[in-house]
Amino acid sequence: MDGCTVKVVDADRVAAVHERMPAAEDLSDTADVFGLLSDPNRLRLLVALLDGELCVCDLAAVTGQSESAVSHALRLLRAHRIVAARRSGRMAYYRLEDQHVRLLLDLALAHTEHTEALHPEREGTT
Amino acid sequence: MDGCTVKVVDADRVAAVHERMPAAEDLSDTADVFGLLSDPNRLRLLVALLDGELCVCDLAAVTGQSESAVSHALRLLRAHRIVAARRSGRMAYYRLEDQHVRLLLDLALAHTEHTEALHPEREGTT
DNA sequence: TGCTCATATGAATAGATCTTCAGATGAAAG
DNA sequence: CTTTCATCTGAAGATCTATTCATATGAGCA
Repeated sequence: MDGCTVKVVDADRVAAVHERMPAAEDLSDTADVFGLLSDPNRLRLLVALLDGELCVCDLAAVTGQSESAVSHALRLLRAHRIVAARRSGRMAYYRLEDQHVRLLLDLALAHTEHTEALHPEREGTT
Repeated sequence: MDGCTVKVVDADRVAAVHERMPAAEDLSDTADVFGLLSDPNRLRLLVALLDGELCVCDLAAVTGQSESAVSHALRLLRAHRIVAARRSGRMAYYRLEDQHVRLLLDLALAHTEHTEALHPEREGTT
């Protein structure tokens, strides 16, 4: 268990890296955000919201999920303040609220869009 | 299930968003990458590798995990070509190989470092 | 008032994921 | 050749996560 806790190879490097290591809280928080983006269906929802707000119904249509699944996913995203809801009558319009997540999405999607060489799986033409 | 597939509220928006929607494979791929970043311990490993290569032993020391856990995590990251290993004798030195992931890490960490009020806890009470 | 529709929620089931333990591999040292 | 050491691996168990079904809420409509 502590076998390697003692036998450190590059002590200086270890010390330096340890100092630079962000707080556990920050790491946990970051992992959390990534976790919210780690589901294809949630990703679909967020991508759909990149353009502007949409109601639950339309989100379900666009992402091909059941309304219940969408509602559950939105609840999660809402709890983490990544999306926000606007109510109008019995409709709920959701929008992407977290600009940081927007950046992550843009970056990630921009990358995967022209990185087909790494994954010679298939081409997705809509 | 198809209840909402028919009753679309904003048909134009839905059509437009649907066209912009990346291919399922791209989304799956992206979600995959985010998934790899969604674990605090894996995050620790990757952050540790931002500075340069480290052996498994030192990675375990820096991140406070068992060597076995580290090895498992590295195996996963290696399988996704996010890290790469260099062998020297019985030691294995790992480095961060995926520059895209480096970008995501930098962006994410830069954000969380000066965003302290981001602890969403829970919202719903019954 | 009672009905319908959009959304929200809870419970439950199925599937994925992490950590640990025990042992395997393969390089160096004696 | 045998031992030691760093790393790797597989299996098992505990924990999370996602989707579905059934139902609740609450706004608009007749």
